[in-house]
Amino acid sequence: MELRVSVKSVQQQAAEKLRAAILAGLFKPGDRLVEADMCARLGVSRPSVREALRSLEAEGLVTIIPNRGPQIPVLTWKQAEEIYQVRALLEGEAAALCARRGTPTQIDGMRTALAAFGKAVRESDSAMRLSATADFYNIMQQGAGNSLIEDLLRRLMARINFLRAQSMSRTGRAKFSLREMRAIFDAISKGDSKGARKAAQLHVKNAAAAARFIFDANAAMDKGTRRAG
Amino acid sequence: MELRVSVKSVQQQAAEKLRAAILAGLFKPGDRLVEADMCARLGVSRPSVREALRSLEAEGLVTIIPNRGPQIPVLTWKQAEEIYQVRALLEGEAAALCARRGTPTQIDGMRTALAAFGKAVRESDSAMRLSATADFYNIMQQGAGNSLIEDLLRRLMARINFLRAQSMSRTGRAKFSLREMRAIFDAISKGDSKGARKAAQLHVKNAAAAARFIFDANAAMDKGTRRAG
DNA sequence: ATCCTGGCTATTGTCAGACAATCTGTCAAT
DNA sequence: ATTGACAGATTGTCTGACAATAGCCAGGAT
Repeated sequence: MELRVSVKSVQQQAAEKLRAAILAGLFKPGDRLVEADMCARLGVSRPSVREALRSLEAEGLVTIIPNRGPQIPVLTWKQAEEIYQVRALLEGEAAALCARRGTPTQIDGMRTALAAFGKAVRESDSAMRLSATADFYNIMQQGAGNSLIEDLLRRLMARINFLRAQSMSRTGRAKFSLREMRAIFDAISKGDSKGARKAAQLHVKNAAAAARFIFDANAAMDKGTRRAG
Repeated sequence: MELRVSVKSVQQQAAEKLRAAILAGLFKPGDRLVEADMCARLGVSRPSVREALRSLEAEGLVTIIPNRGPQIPVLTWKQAEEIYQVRALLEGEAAALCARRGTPTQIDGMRTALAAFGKAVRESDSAMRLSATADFYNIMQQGAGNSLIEDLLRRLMARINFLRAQSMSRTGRAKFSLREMRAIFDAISKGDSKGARKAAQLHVKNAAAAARFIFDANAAMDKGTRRAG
């Protein structure tokens, strides 16, 4: 039983809330985060907000422009591509390591998560899809036994979150995704680290392609609204 | 010609100074960074220092323990090993990319840096050795054309800086290092991306082994002094 | 003698308030 | 159309203050 009370500082809580808000899409790329607003919304003082923002800045979740303040970064496609490239590298490594060192319990857990994902796809349950994906990858990364990779991936994912959310909801992508994840799982369960790396990298590559599609669509739309507005 | 004037905020300068101080070894792992001290040394107010420390915390250069304050993290070997593992992955990728996309100018630059490194080794000029190594890798990473990899590597290197500095000064390591870097260069100059990746990964693997040696030596010494003190 | 208890001190966590510096947009003037 | 000046908004930074907490040390109990 977990008895530890979480002794979280205000700054820490503020950072968490902001992070969650950004990931939830409450702020869109380009939006400014006015400090005074954040103080009011979070109910904390400006120093606390500023410290929280510095943390998020170092994570790449917000950009602080001198004398202009913090805002949600607007990624160029080049930046997003670089993130997908590194993500492929890291996830490939994680899959390979997991194939080599994953315990039976972990493999079982991934199997369960994969089944849940399949069910979610069939039933078009997007919330469950998200949680099953998260489970699958969390277990895989744990199986890899390298917490740094886990940490880096989490941060990179956060930065392309807005693209991911949209591409996943693209019709059909989920089904392909299921097939790709199954390929990763099969390789891992067979202890085939090379195959697992390949499968994971392919999965990310396809995700990147889907993201590219979304990115271009967004860019076209922005252009339209800019002309209209 | 660079005409931009750098309009650096106090916070930013404080972070840079602290970062430089840590990398220079002014603070050792385990040392506490008392805020008031930092204020006095940097000549800035506490809020600025705290913001700077938050940035460094997110970079992994300092650990902030609640109600205890910031201190230089003490790495376990497992953590250091994970960093070397990821570093091998990223540097391998950078080398492979550079082999594929590096321009003749960049290859030339690497050749020059390598020559300088060789000269530094022969003359036991450690300052020149450092700058030549930095040049070599900077050009290679630029040639890879993925600034995210560059950024991640810089941060990871910072975290194991204290190990690197010591292992490089280990007798003989520099010579091996030269041979390994030459192998990387040869593969890149031939456009052999696979070979470049392999060579780069081997180089990191050897660096990790040297670091391991230093780590154990330090651990043994710490134990000794603890018993003595 | 060892362990627990309580209090002291150093340090951090947080806030409020203040003011200068800087950016943005608007409007008049050339 | 470009320039210049002005007002409002926002950030950057500091000061001073106080509560909360951790670590240390002395003193008492078993």
